[in-house]
Formats: sequence, C-alpha cells, structure tokens
Amino acid sequence: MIDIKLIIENPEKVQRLLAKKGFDVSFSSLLKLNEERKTILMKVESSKAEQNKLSASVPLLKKEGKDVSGIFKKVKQLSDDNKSDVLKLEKIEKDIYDILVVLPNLPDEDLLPGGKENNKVIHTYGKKPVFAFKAKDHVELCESLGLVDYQRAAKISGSGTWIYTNLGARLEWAILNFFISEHLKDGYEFIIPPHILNYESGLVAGQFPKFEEDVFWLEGISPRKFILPTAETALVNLHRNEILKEEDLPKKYFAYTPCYRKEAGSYRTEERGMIRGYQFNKVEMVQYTTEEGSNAAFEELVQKAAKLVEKLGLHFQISKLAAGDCSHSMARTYDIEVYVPSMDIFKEVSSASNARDYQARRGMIRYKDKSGKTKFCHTLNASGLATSRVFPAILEQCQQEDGSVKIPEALVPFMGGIKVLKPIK
RNA sequence: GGAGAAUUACCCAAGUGGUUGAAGGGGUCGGUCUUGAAAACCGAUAGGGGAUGUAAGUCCCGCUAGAGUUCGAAUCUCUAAUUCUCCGCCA
Repeated sequence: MIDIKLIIENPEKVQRLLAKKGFDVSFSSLLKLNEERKTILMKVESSKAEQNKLSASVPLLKKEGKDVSGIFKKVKQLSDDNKSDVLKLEKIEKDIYDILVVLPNLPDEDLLPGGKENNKVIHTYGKKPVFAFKAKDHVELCESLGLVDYQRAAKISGSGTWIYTNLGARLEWAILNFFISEHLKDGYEFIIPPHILNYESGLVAGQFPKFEEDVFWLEGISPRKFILPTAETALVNLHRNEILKEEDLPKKYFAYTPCYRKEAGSYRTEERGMIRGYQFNKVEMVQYTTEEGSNAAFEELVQKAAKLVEKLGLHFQISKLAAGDCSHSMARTYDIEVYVPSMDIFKEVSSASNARDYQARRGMIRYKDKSGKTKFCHTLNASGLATSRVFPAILEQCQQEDGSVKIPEALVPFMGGIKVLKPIK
C-alpha cells in the first residue's frame, strides 16, 4: 500500500514513479475524496463528542435525582442526525481504500522505466560452457539418466507436472538440502509454513486483489483459502499485526515449500520439461528490517542467492530489472538468471526484491525504534533458490560427452557421495 | 465432523450496562539497602489508529474481529476467527 500522505503531499512524484511501471493514474478524484473525508470526519467526530459529553453527565444527575429524559432525547436526536454522515464517511473511506489497494509499489528512483527490454545485466559469473559434442537438453538428459518421469506424471496428475524418480528425486532433495544448509550457516531461521493460506495473507503480500486469478483456490472450505504460489506469501505474513522491537531486527527467515501456480498454462514450446510447471520446489528467504537497514539487506539477499549458484559452479548473471518488470509489490528487483544451454538463454532462478514498507503497510507490520516511535518495517525476499531451473541447468551445464552428468561438488555430500549420474540406457 | 468453554494492556488476571484510559499481580526500568548480588522496600511505566493545532493540548475510535440493542457496552444480542476440553475419525 502506498502511503496516502505521500500522494497528498506529492501527487506528481507518485504519478511520475508509477508511470515508470507503466501505470497511468490521476489522483484528482482521490485528493477530492480525501478532502471530503476530512470535512465529514470532523462533523461526525464533533457530534460524537457532544453525545459522549451528554451521556457522561447522566450518572451524576441521576444520583442527584434529576430528570434525565431530556438528555436521552437530545443524544438520540444527535445520533440520528449523525447517521447519514457516518454512512457517507464509511463509503468515502471504502472508495479511498479501493483506489489505494490496487496501486502497485513505487519503483526506486534509480530504476529505468519500462519493461524487460530495459533490464540491465550488472554481473556475469563464469563462462558459457562449450561442448565438443552435441549437447542434450535437460528433457533428454532426464530421460536417459532416469531422473524424471513425465509420462506417468501426466497419468496421475496432468500436464505441467513431472515426477522426480530415483536419482532425480535424490538430486532434487540434495539441491534443496544444500540451500537449506547454506541458509542455516548464515543464521537464517528455518520455517516450514502451511501451504494453505487465507485471503488476508495474499492481500498483505500484494498478490491480491489484483492477481486472485493466478493462484489455486480450494473448494469446500470457508472462508476461502488458496495454496501458496511462493513461500514469500507465508513468510511475509508471519509478523502481520505485530509491533517488533528494533533490536530484534533484522529478522531473517527461510522456508522450503513447493510453489503452486497457474501460469503453466502459458507454456511455450521452448519451455519444455520442468522450466515452467504448476508446481515447483523453492527455498525462499525473507527479511524484516528497519527502514535504514533495508538497502543492506537487499544486497545481502542478492549476494546470498548469487553465491548459491556460484557454489554450484553454474554460469549465471544478475539483472537489475526495469521498473515495469519488477513485481507489483516491489520497489526494486534483481534477478539471478542461470544459463540454460539448450535454450541459449538465461532463466530466472531467483528474484530478490525489496518491498520497502509496501507489504508492511498492508499487514501493519511495524517496529518500535530506539526513540519509541512506531514505524513500518521493510520486507524483502529472494528465492534461494528455485530448483526447477537449477536442476535443468546443472544437467545441461555439467553434461559430459559420454552422456553422464557430473554432480557439482557442493552437492556431492548431499547425494550420499554420488559424483556422477550415468545414463541408464 | 459433534458438544462445551474461553479471548481484557508485555504476561497472568479482576471486571455482567454509567466518572473503567480498565482493580490486582508479575515483568520491565529507576532508586534505597549491600563490598557485589539476591531478598525486601520505595518509585516509575499501560498499547494502537485517526482529526485538529507551530506546540502544549483537545477530540474521535480502540477490552479478538465485524454487526446490532441502548441516552450510554469490556459488560447484553448476533455472526466470524482463534485457542482449550470432551466425543468421533484418522496419517
């Protein structure tokens, strides 16, 4: 949620920043509503004050044996007269909320406007692997190595899904465990959240009301619930409606959950295999920080995500996203993108974002600073990482001429010492 | 899934219609005493949102949430959420 005070004080600035995200908005009606709100609020409150005063005088007068029926009548009259204004006020407040709740977060000043085309690669690690043989894509490799079963997945579930089998399952699990152990080393707290969340959680994360259609809703449960599209949705709601202490910040969490998304429908032929499915595994990091601490936390998250890919020895790059390519709730986003040889492109394995106080305002997530002032936290998140892109990248980047795949050293301890995956046919 | 009970400030907890911005504990902070500590004693400390104002202040809303009854609600009614207990079912 954008602070309405910011809009009132500087509507042009907010307008200009939102334009960078491709949002063309005018605040004239919002500003007008706000003026109306103030006028009516004052009226409503002063009537309330008078009613309170009169009512408060009743006990004393009663004790003195005086007749109070006149006061009853007067207060009733005041209350009745006030009713229409109270309703009007409620309507205006709802209208204001409806306008604010759909606005995306403001992008940081330093971001380029526009979409993907203006993303800038700011760091590249490693080199494109060169193969002296005809390299396979990850779908072929999964098949020949016996790691994934797409056919049976289609049978028991449907399209957009897959089954990790045997060593595939072990590799997937090893990757996740590797991530988990790294985060533990860095002092992040491990969280295993429920996968079924309530509406409020989606709202606070900023997914709702705009993207209600993008998640899976459960039937037969009330109030309605959805399955999380990312662990961020759960983690960022952990401290909803809480006031934290400044000395407890930053709070650093990570969680492993599958992520359930409808976007697999946007399948394109090049996104074969496990590049985009209805369900994928991801370890997610979230930090709650002070206002002052959020830039440093962002750097840390980006570095942490990058470090994971680096330790796997994969070729990857970091992109600074243009304003329009940042998520709805985010002020800035850097993507860590791993190279997928068969597609000859870089695919996102992590999105590190700073929501600043946007989510915190929605969820009333606050902290008391040293002077005792209550402020909104900043929330940040980064995948660390999504396996569904890492897994194919490992297979494709680490494949050898004989059709085997060399397991990255960092993963070997988590693979029970297995160093190479050999073709089974 | 069925039945019952609960939800008050950092924590426990009193409070069943009117000076309740909420008794009493505990905690926390400060002090006395002590070589230091503990104990004891003394004192301080009650959240949050909003309106107005340069400020001090004044006012509105806050006792899980929402709605209602009433001149007036923490207190009565309804709805919901959560927690606990019992029964059922089960990995």
